[in-house]
Amino acid sequence: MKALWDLRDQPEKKPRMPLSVSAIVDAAIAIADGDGIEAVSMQRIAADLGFTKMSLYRHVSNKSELLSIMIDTAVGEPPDLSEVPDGWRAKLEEFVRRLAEVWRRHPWLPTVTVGSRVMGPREAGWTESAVAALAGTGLTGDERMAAAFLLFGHVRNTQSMTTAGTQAWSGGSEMAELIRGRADLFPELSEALSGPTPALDDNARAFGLDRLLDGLAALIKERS
Amino acid sequence: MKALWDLRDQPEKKPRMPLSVSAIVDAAIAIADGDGIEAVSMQRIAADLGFTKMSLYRHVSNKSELLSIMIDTAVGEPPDLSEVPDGWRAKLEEFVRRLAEVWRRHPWLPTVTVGSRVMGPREAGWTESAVAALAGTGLTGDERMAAAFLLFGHVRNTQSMTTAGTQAWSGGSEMAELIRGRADLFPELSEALSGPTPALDDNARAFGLDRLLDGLAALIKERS
DNA sequence: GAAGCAATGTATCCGTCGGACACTTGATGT
DNA sequence: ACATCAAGTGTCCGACGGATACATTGCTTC
Repeated sequence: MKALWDLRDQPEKKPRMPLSVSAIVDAAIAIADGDGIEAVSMQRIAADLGFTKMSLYRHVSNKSELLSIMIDTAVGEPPDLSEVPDGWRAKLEEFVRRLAEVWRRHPWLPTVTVGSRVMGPREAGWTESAVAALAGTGLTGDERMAAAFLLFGHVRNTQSMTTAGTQAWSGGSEMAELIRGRADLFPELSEALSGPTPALDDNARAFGLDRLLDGLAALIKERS
Repeated sequence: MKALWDLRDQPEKKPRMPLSVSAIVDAAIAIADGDGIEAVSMQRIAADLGFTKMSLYRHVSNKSELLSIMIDTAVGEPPDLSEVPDGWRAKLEEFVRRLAEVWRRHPWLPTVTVGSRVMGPREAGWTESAVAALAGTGLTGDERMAAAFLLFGHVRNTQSMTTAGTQAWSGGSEMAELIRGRADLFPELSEALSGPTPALDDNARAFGLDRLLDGLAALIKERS
């Protein structure tokens, strides 16, 4: 029957690449970047690649392993801050800039890199970069680690603000209206919202980072 | 047939309470507290209450609405910080203590209160409390809001550390071993980990808060 | 070149999830 | 006594992650 019309080789010969871990991971990252991490399912990845769902399991053992590889692939190479001049503060500002840039490209990263996990080597490399930027400041190892986590956390928080939008608060948003409508319950909040500045996101990001680095600077000065 | 053996009334007469929104929400919160937010399913809630899954939809329109109510119920009443003496810093420290306590009782709260949502009135009340604590400091409304978000973020970050464990880093953990095993790649990190202090969690929490409040203090002092 | 075999991909099944919809049941007002 | 109607039930659906058994392919070894 198939031979009858000689349709055998032509439609069968889709010259598809053999499946590979990196192809799977790249496809998964593309889906997460475009449609959010919750859109990443084994079926969706397989469909995008032109394979069946279970073929993926020949290359990754389960979805959480795939997610780990996705993370360590998406974070990319850690930044080299040794070339940034002007001391720890400039280095850390550059670190935050780079981290925010990567997380902006992959908005699912900050929400997925919480909790108890075994980090991949690249992710650990980012921590190494931040801790290294604080070498020679007189801070202890613990303090440098804590400062690094503080920076990660700050970027994570401000990122989820811009990505998913705690701009819910800014300007004429629904939240702002609700608050102003109940000014009796939220006197300070509605007064704060009535100010002239509408864009909360970038302000909050810069404000938080400045406060944080100021606090670090105070401690470092105290130590020297 | 049922009448045949007269089994009708006895097993039927479970004197169960009628279903209500608050009963559903309480059951859902109990499940989330005990088995994690991912264990909360409509079927599980219904089973715990002795009803069928679909009966829940008579009281809540869908799961995400239920989640919203769960959040605003679990956060509880916002703290009244007006009785805390000694100015903004003590107030904010108390605020963080209270928030951390609530989030410790409901470990799923910090992970679920991210992203774009319409807050409930109690959740907004917490923000009001923090903003109110900064009244009279000379900060603008925007700055007070940003500071409040900074505090929320800090608690969220440190909470997910203790709950899910970025104690992955501390002491003889798997991460610490991996890092020390590749000291060539992570020189600063492995040096920082070789210090005498094992317990990173509480240290990091207090360290971060102190830095943050120091940074705020510097700005407030500059304004006055 | 033919036979055998291991690797790779496929088809099918399972249990669980959120949710739609039509049904029964018991209380109530007239 | 009867119609109404809200509350709860049973059944179905598609999508999900994952297990298992089967088909296919290409490479090695006589």
